[in-house]
Amino acid sequence: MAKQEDDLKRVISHAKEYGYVFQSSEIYDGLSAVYDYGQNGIELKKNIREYWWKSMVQLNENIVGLDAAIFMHPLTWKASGHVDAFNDPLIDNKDSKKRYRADVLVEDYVAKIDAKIEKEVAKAAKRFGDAFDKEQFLATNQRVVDYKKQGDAILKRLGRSLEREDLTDVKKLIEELEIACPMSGSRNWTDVKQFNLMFGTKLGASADTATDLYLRPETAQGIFVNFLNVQKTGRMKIPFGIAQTGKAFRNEIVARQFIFRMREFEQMEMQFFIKPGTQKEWYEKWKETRLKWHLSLGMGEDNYRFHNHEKLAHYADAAADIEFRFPIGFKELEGIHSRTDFDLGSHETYSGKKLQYFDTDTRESYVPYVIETSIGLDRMFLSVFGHSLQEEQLENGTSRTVLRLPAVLAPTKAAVLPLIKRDGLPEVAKEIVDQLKWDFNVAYDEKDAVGRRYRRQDAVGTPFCVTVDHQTLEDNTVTIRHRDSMEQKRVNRKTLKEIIGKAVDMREWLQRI
RNA sequence: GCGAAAAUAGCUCAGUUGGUAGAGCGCCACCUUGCCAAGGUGGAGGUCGCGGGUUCGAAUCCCGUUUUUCGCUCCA
Repeated sequence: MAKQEDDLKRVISHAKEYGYVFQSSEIYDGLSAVYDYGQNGIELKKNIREYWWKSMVQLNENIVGLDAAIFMHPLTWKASGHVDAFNDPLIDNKDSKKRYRADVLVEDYVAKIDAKIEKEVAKAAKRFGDAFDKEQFLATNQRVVDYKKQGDAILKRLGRSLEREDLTDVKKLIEELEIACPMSGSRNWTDVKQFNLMFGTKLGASADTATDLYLRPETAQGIFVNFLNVQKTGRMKIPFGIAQTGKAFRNEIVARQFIFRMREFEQMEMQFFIKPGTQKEWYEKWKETRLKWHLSLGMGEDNYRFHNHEKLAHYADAAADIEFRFPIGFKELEGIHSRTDFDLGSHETYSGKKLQYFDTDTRESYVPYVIETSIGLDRMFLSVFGHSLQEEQLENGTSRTVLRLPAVLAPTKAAVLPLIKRDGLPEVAKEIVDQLKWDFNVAYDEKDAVGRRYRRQDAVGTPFCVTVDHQTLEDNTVTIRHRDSMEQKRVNRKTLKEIIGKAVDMREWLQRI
């Protein structure tokens, strides 16, 4: 555990020191769980996004892109279930310091009453043997009928109070039922507080005419509400997908662990529309496809695993996460969900518009089913960055810090270094920079001993160092040094574009698996 | 949100019982060297997270607050 803490700390400070991630508004003491990407971070993040976009949109003729607005009509979140599901009434026990969902506490209490009923039923069944009629027993046994009444009354009152957002009554209910903390047995409760996980804001400049809005808590709904627009204008035939990257916002109760869980984060997701009944096969297909995408980066098969959800969200009939071994342990990186027709169906209900697809083969209209793949870009960033940061022991007894980013994702592809900063070497090096910069992000550095410059580039993750020496002046050759092996080869400077290009080309990487 | 720990230079940290802030690395300039970091000289950079209090005097003691990490909780 202590090691994990240290690992994450090392990642955080390296990310800061080398211009990858800064805390937001740091000069004002920062803002909790909000981070900014620095000059190198933006490049890495952009490269990850492009790597994803290329594999999803550009390489699949039946998947197209979309960029929906962050603001959406308020009914969207009613239809998606977020207004209900993202509102949790929470209560703390003052003695045990445990936090519970108030409605769950009450529901558990009712479950205990149900258990009592079951016990009575079992007892009676034993007593009456074959002659036992369960239905009749439930309807006539006074004790059981009372239990049932009691349970129903409690749930009804809970439902009504939640509906009216009468949290005082929820607390009163808990007190009246003498519900104790399952951990400590204490009945010393705080008031019930409502936590809304969505950020609210206003549309309209004047306060009295403004509309209440939410910042989107997920990007998916932007795709669902545009389903017909894209399908019609793009003449899309099922199965087809719509992909999108963009910011989403959640007012997490606990947002921590660096950029793993932020209040403002970026999702990369794709909704794949299919014929009802085929969801099982497409779900498996996308699980496999997405895992392959991750593996193509070469960060080790052992560092990934699937986690199948036992408890499913309200919209899903199957769900799995791709988990990655982060510095803080195995954690969710991407989710693949079979969302059924929940979203489109719900939007049909709330909007009153038909969101259906006419199948020309069967001459039938239906609401398509959906398979979703949804990956957190910031988490992906953390997985790549954290995994790449390594401390390496060298043969000569020293160590070096090296950021082994997959070359295809590295912010800077090559650094061009004059061996010394005179004898015309800097001029030649700058010439090479001017040639390469049209194709790649390249850096130039002439300060300090060349060995130290190599190490600096190792630490920011630059895969290649090109060194201009005296021999370059004679025969136009330079040395090219590989970050991971530290090996150098002498090559003609004209071949640099080809060598670097091959190493960082998305085609090469995406075709690996 | 509750509990615990932490916060001193860009980074890693020291700072004795309260007496006006230090090191190493990094950064900048110049010199030196010239293929795997740490030669020399000079320099910039900190109101010790912030705000109160105690005191003649607070980085140091007390209270509050912010941020971070961990545990609980939650996670579409």
